[in-house]
Amino acid sequence: MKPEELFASVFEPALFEQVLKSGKQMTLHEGKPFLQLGDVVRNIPLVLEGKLKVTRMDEEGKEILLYYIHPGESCAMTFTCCMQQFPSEVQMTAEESTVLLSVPMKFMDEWLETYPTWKSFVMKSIRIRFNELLKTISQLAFHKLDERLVIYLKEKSRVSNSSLINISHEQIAQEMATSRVVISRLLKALENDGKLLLYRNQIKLLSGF
DNA sequence: ACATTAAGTGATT
DNA sequence: AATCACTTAATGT
Repeated sequence: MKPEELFASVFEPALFEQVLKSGKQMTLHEGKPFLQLGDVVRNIPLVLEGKLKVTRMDEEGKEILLYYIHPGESCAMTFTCCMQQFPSEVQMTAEESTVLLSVPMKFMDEWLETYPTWKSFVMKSIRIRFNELLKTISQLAFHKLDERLVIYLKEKSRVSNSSLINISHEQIAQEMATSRVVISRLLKALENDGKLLLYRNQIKLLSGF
């Protein structure tokens, strides 16, 4: 998508111009990192197309999904940590082919003071992420894995606007920070319940879902 | 036909 | 719920 469609209405004209001037448009192909673990944050991404996956490592070096950054969004984590030049504890990679504007973070302070719309953009993305975080925590605290899987599948089907989900058990397991075997078993149980149908790399949600 | 990757399953902790 | 070890099924070359 063009930057105009996504940002022209949220940024004031002067800021929008600045964003275009200082942001470097780039395309990341699937699996390419934007920010690696330990990198000092120097740029913030404004996603135009595709999506960025934000993950962190747990103690044993396993990757755990934090959230996605969709077109029109930026990264709350980088806002909060980049101002103090700390090495990143998170990692961002392109989930699919992704187009973004990379804005040097040196403009952050200046824009925060100069442009009210920038400030509210930043605050809004932090607020949204924070709320999502609270939701996730309550999920972890109150729902069992099988319930979480159902929620996960509903969400996947909602965003893709289709009852057919293209994903492997392995991928699901990684995103939910569990093992493939467990996911396979839970899915099998759901299939036996007549809730869905399983294929290789594909899951078809049935009406009862 | 063979290799590789995804998915299914029993047994164990 | 996780891990291991193994099987079976689907897909790529």
